[in-house]
Amino acid sequence: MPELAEVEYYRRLADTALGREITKVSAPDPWFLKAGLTARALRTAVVGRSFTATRRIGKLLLLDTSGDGPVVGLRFGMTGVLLVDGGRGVDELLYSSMRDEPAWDRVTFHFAGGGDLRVRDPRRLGGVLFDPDEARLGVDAQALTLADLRAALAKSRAPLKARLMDQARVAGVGNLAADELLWRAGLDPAREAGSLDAAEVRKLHRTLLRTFEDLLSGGGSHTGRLQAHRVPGGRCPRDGAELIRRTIGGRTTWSCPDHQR
DNA sequence: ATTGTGGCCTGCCCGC
DNA sequence: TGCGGGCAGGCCACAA
Repeated sequence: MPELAEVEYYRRLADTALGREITKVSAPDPWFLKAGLTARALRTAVVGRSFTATRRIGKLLLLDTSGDGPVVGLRFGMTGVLLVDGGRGVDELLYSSMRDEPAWDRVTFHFAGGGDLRVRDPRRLGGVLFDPDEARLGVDAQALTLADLRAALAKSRAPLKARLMDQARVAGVGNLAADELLWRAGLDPAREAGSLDAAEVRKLHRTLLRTFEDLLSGGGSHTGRLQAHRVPGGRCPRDGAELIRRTIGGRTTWSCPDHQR
């Protein structure tokens, strides 16, 4: 599913759509337009403008528009794909279909000259929003400092994994990345977030930055070393112990009972 | 405020 | 071969 790495690929792809005049907008699915946005309002606000910059905070892709136009926020849920001029932002997306099915195009910005930028989302868990409240999101995981992480975990009695996935604290950590980085850091996802000592927080911080670097350079969230083993009967690639499956923070969680403490 | 739970969405996979 | 049930998880509403 699109986590930080995939949305970063989408952002880079969206860069190729900058500076092109938007001539038409197709938004056939009202459900996909969030926070009261309508197809009419979307059209009125962006037709005649162009995208001027792409930004990303966690899993939220932000497209600035020219003049005094709105910031267009794109969310991809777990199955959303970005396409520009028919080309995809990613080649593989776990849990989503890669079928070429135009009926799944939930919003399309058509450009002068014939190209377009579209969000294709079979499951409709993503969405489009105007001027999203960027302050609601925590620091992007890729830019997270040790002090940020310390502050995000301090005094919390919530499970470590749930805290890491709280987008208001740290933006961009999804379920797969959370399992991967806690496995690498040797930390039990169910630990109380506030129970980590200083050395553990430092290690988690180093591991977090390194993990996102690896997932990004490796080609996406599905390229983690734990990924292939997150299945019934799967064994820890580090020590061979049978992985355990739990629900933590409402999410399916795989971890090693031996080295994750 | 913090933490936990349930529901939304629907393609896909499994077992019968 | 078709069918039905369960599953996946990002996000949000809501409860305690």
